[in-house]
Amino acid sequence: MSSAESHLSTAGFYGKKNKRKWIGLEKSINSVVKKHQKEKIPKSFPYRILGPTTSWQIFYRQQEAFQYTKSTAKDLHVFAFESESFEGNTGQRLYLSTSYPVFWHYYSQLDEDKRLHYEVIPEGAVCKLYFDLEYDKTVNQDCDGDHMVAIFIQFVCKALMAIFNVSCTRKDVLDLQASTERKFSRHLIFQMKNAAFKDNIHAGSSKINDIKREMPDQVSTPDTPNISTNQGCVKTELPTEIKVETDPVNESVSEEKHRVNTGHLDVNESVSEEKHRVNTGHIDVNESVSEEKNRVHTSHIDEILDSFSIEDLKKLMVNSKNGDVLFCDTGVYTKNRNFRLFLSSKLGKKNTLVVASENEYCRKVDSQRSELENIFYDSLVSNIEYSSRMKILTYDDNISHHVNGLPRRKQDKSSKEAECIDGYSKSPYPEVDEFIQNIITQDSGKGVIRHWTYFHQGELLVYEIAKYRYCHNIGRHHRSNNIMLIVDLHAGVWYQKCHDPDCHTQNYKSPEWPLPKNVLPASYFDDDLDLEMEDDELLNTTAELEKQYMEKQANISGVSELDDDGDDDDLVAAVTLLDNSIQNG
DNA sequence: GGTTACGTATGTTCGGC
DNA sequence: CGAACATACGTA
Repeated sequence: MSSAESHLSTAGFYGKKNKRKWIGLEKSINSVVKKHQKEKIPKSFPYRILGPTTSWQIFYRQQEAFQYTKSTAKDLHVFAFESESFEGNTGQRLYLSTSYPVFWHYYSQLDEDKRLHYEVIPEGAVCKLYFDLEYDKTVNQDCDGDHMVAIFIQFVCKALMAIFNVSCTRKDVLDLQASTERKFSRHLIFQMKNAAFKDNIHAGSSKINDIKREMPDQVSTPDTPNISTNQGCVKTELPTEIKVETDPVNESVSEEKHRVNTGHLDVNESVSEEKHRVNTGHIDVNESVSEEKNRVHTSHIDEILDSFSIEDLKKLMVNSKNGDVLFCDTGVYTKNRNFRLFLSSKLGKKNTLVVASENEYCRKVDSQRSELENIFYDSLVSNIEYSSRMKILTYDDNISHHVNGLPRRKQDKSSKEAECIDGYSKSPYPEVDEFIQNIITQDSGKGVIRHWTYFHQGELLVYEIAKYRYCHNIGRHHRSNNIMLIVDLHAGVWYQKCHDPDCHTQNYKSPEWPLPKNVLPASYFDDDLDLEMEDDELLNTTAELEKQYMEKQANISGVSELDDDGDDDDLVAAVTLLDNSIQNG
């Protein structure tokens, strides 16, 4: 700018009349520049082809954030934060979609008082077991919080073992604290290596909580008005049973490795059970024969209770405005729950959530990352690392969970949507669409893609095909049953299955054929790709996804048109958004 | 231009008795 | 008249 000025003065260019105006403008610009120079400018996240998505999108509505997150089909997650500069200091929440590493990159550079962030635990997403333990110190001066936490963890660990056969000790529990003078506050995040809960509703309203609901009954005075509220109300009616969904492939993992072709697609008989359950809208464990062996009756819970002294259990009760309650907050298991992040505080407060001094959890060190970053990843309730032996824990009590009179089925449907996206025209991978389209139009075929479903978790694309029914099982076209083509983006292969009853009963899956490299997204090219899953683990997960797909199908077929209409709108919006983002590069 | 989800309280409809 | 569903509002 100075060199330009030396050639031509501002007055010369604009005329003398405007000189004053120009100088004023220059001054105000300079002051703005100075102001911004004062503020920290964060280092930007280095983009790498194989690295995480660098995308960082802020939304005013949670729904939009999820729409974007799902439609991009990448490693994105939704966070919420309280915006200071919005509508005064009301703590208006905004929603952010980005990947974990990118989030941490910027979040960790923020000043402490700017960290007002929450993890949004997505409805229907597999998650860790987590607890919010809190009480008002001023009315519970006799309580020894640390001791209570110790008892509580012991109790939960015993329950996990008794009910789910999951081994867990205090060393597996990330223990965070945000206590103040007034309030005792802890977050526990269980780092179970081979188990996770189906979703946060199961994690909370179910198992451990039900046991906890038992406790007040036994240890507190008869007048406990607080429990007469929601689903926990019928305390004498214990859940009839608790089930553990063990991955069907699990038991024969070593075998599976050696026969990829057949093993990959196995969908065992429990699928049809599942189907039925979903269709009828009852999550009725009694119908599920295949899980009989996993049944655990409530007598086990009693055993656990018996192994604890009433004295210890009593210590977990605290005074509150609702009377005597357990110091474990049962209100944190709602859908899309915002759960305060590690190192964040609430707007207007200064109690950041940090590792408690009593914490005994210690992750194996990942030297690539800082210690804090490692803790951050572990603290994320929905950050599940899949492993081959992963058990998905579920629990159904016999008390229906209907919200606003919505039927159970509706809830289930939306929870399925959280794990995948689907649509009718273009999938997130147009090149793959085109490839599939070519297959079903070769030899003057007239096939069309009737529908697609994408499973984020396993990078699996399922295409429903119409007007082209060639089945490799029978070596000709089916007369009346349609086929589906499945693309495994992770493995870079495709194969065929179909809806014919015969093929279906034998779980027929065609051989796999490699996808041409040019139809895969760029990030799949490199062999050095940072695989999160070993081959057998992927196998496992893919089978699980196919199972989910069958469930979803069953679900859709049993759902009224009205339900579908509403979802179509969402899908159209999602696809449109996606198309736009593709066009914009 | 802009939150979300849920409990409580209150209002409305409907069917049985 | 009560059960089931609908609407409004306050709270976190």
